[in-house]
Order: sequence, then C-alpha cells, then structure tokens
Amino acid sequence: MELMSNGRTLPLVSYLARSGWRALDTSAQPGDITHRQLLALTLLKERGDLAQQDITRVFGLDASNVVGLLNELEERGLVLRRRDEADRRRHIVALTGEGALMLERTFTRLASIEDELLHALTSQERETLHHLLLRVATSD
Amino acid sequence: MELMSNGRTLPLVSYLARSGWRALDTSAQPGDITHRQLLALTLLKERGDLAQQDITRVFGLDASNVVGLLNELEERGLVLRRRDEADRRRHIVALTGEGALMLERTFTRLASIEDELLHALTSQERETLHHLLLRVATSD
DNA sequence: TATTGTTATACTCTATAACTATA
DNA sequence: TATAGTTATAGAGTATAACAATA
Repeated sequence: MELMSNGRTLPLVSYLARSGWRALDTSAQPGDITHRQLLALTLLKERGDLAQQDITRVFGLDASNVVGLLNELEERGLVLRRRDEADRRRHIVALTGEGALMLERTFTRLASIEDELLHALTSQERETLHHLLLRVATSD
Repeated sequence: MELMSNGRTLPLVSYLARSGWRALDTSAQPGDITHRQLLALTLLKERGDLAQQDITRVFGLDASNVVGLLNELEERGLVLRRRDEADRRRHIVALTGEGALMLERTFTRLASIEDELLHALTSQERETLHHLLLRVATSD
C-alpha cells in the first residue's frame, strides 16, 4: 500500500487546536461559552436541527456525554430539545435565537485569537488554509 | 482594530485534531504510545534536549502534568532525565534511541490515519496544508 | 527571595454499563 | 428484539496549591 502522507501533519493540527481552545477558554469572561459548547452550537448552525444521535456520531463522542453537553446548553436557553413526533424515542435539538447570537459573539472572540495564532500567514494564505480544512471536514 | 480572521477556521482545526488522535488512540495495539506521548516525543525530536520548563511552556500545560507525562515515557525507556550540572534545579530531558524508534513507528501508524482523514485532498494540497501549519507552528 | 521540579487534590472530559421508553 | 436517550460510575487530562532543593 502506497501512502501519500507521512504522519507529520496531524501533530501540527493538534498543536494548533490546543493553542486555540486554550486561548478561548482562558480569555473567557463570566457568561461566555467553552470551546466544547462552541463546537456543538457550530454544528447545529451548519447542519440545522439534529437528533442527539447525529451529534454523537459527528463528534465521535459517547451518547452519554452528549446528554451532559446539551443539558448545559439547554439550561442557558442556547438550544431546545423537542420530541420527534415521527419517532418518539428521538430528541430533535435546535439552535435558539439566543444560541445563534451567542455563536456570533463567540466567533468574534475567536477571530482575534485566530489573528494572533495565524499572524505568520497572509490573508490569502488563511483563506487557503480555511478552504482546505473545510473540504476535509465535509468529505465524510 | 481590523481583523483579518473570522473565527471559522479554528473549529475546523479542532475537529480534525479530535478525529486524528481518536483514530490514533482507538487503533492502538498494546505497547503503542498515546497521542499525548507522541506530541512530547515529537517535540524532543525536533528541538533536541529540553528542560521540563521548556516542555511546559511549549505545550501550555501545567508543570505538574509534564511530570506525569515524562514519568510514563521514562519508565518505558523512551526518554531520559538528567540533572543539568550548570543549574542543578533543572532536569534535562533527552530522547533515547528507543524513543526515536517508537516515534518513527508511530509516524507510520499516523500516516495511514492521515491518508484516510485527508483523502479529499490531492498530494499537492496536503503539502500546502502541511507547510501552512508548519509556518504557524514555528512562528512563536 | 525566586525558580525548577514534585506531590496532593479537585475539577473537567470521556467511556462503559445498566436502565427507561419507544419502535 | 433493537434503538434513542438517560443515569451512575470510573478513568484520563488538566489546573491549583503547597512543598523541597537549588539558585
């Protein structure tokens, strides 16, 4: 089997991810959401309403953890759970208006963190990076 | 302040990082190292011998956690700690031959994981991704 | 006094197993 | 029987505080 990759890229990705969400969480003010909550809200924003099962699968998390994560968000009114009338075992999770607002606010916080972390790259290079990562993420 | 970034890239980075190290750890055979240990060995390979303080700073981890991480690696003979004779408070951490071997073996494992995760990208696009991330990582 | 590394401890994140309600 | 979600619990990962040795 001929491999195109050499295993050197993923550690760099991991390093950047750690730097990013540490910066996000340590710069958080009271009331701000964590990077974990941000990922959940982002997923709902991008894909629309989802069953918890879907969130579990996309995140690769155990279902029991997703319960806790959604509890945090629902208590703060950022998401809403309702029964799926077609299959009453399912909970459909939806982003609320308040959740969408919090998401935008968090992206603004994140933008200044990205600016610092990616300061070595030009605006065009950041575009390239973003599009490559987007294609990777949407290729499942 | 005019920002060049919009905060949308870091969540993608985070998603890819999670996918990567989950694949690495769940595909691990007995005797394989974890992604956390891989990051430590990689750092030593790239930068040569380091004081624990340096590892702490680069990883952004608390010093107490680095102690435990290095204990694991030292027990398995993958790194070696020695006192710095010039400043006897310091421990100098060095990669052993066995550690370097384990590192190469883990990169091979990681290469096939990268091949799966990055299958949407051409060989040249992976090169581009790697070089962009490398410039980000070495711009501190 | 300040710094490097260590230990003890608590909090967060995650996985596993057993359970309830519904299909 | 099988599946979606939940609860209880245990194991990693991480931060904080107090300490010993050395500067």
